[in-house]
Amino acid sequence: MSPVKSPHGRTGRPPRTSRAEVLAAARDIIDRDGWQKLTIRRLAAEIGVGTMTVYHHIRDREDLLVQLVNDIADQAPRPDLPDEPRDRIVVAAEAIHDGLAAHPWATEIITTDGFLDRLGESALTMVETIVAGAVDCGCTPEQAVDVFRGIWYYTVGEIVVRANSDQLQAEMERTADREIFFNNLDASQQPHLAAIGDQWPALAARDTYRPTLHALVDGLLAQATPATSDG
Amino acid sequence: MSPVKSPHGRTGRPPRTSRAEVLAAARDIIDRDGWQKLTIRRLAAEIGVGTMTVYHHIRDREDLLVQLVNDIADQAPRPDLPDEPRDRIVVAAEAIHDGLAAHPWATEIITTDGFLDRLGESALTMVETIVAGAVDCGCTPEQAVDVFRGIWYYTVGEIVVRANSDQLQAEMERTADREIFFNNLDASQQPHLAAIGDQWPALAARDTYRPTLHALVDGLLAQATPATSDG
DNA sequence: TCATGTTTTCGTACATGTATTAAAAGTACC
DNA sequence: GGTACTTTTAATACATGTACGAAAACATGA
Repeated sequence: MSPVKSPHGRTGRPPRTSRAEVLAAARDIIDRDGWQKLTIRRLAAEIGVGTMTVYHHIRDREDLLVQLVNDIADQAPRPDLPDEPRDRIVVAAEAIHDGLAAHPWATEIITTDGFLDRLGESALTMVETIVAGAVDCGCTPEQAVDVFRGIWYYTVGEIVVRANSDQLQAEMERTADREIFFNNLDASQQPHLAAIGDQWPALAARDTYRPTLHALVDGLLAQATPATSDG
Repeated sequence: MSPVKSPHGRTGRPPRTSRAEVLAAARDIIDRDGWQKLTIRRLAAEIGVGTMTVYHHIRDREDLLVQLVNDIADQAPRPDLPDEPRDRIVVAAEAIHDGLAAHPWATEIITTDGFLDRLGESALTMVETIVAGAVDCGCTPEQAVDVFRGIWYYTVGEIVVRANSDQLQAEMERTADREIFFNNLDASQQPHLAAIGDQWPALAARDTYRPTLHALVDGLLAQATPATSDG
């Protein structure tokens, strides 16, 4: 016998704060002081509620970040898709990459969570685009999933590594901790690395996501459709 | 005027514990109860010293994990390298991958740190092998670095994503939280994903590191050396 | 022996994420 | 208005990483 059925609206105590307000405040803090400064206590203080109140709107800190990412994904512009299926794959992958890379704190989510399970609409559309493009290139559904997974792994790795490299580099510039890189390597053991030497940081700082993505996609498609040449 | 020069041995208070002992105890805890249970306090208690004593041997928790990884890398078997430079690249990449993938807690290091800066001897040898292989395939040093970076990003991403997927899957099996995957997708919006549907987890669970690595390497080498055919 | 310098150890304190739990603040029905 | 129920709020407690700084333990030179 449910004594209260909330026949018209809702019952119980009305909320003082909303999920949207929590997300907005979180984004404010991140925009203002960086995502390292986003703590639950500070977030609650910003809104003017008790710390644990925030936990009524989010499962935990990581859930908050997931919701923020999905928010951003939903607001990100959908790219224009070219005609060639291969190019559609590339464009969709770049869209995912750029959307994530623009927000360094996204790293924490990608790495802490399954993430794919919690993707929102917009992000799912990009996944669909990649899988569809692979199928249009002659892949079986299984192969198409593999194509996506390869792209996903590469993209995640690029963002994770580069996010941390950037952070490390910023710290080094602050603490004058430079010149430790590859200084202890032995020219007889690692001749090529020794030859590159000091140039490594400069080379590694270049953004090579796109060309490598092209290489990966071409390699995957060539592998999946070894003898397909219609026309 | 250095009044104490430690002419024969060492000076100062003799250590009760050593770095090696700390690392060994840490590995014990990880092997026994999993890496999630490795806390500094517990580690110190295990050895029988105060918590902060541990910090005299490690810079911070993450530094401890880096040292553990390098330990493992140093003990990992060096793979036999084939004659073909392309195959040497693949074998070296697989060695790095397998070495890291065998220890899920390695994820935390890869993602939290610059990591490449702190590689030990053995790991550096694998980097050298990849760069050398790329050069032997006709790449310029710059291109060789790009080849390595592409492989590194892909490898890191694969390990990061899979480590967390495994963890998630284990939790789902425990909490019977199944069947949430891709259930909320719209067949008209994402036809291919909808067609795959329930099969996605099974497809995503397959280990496809190697074939995708081959595709990536082939794609990268083809891109770097478009018209190289000596002989 | 004693002062001095050096290295190691560890007690204390603080910020943080989060579980527990009970109080507060509403709504609906009588 | 009063009572029962639902939802929100927040105080409290605990585990963790780690900064700070003082104390301990030793070697050497006077």
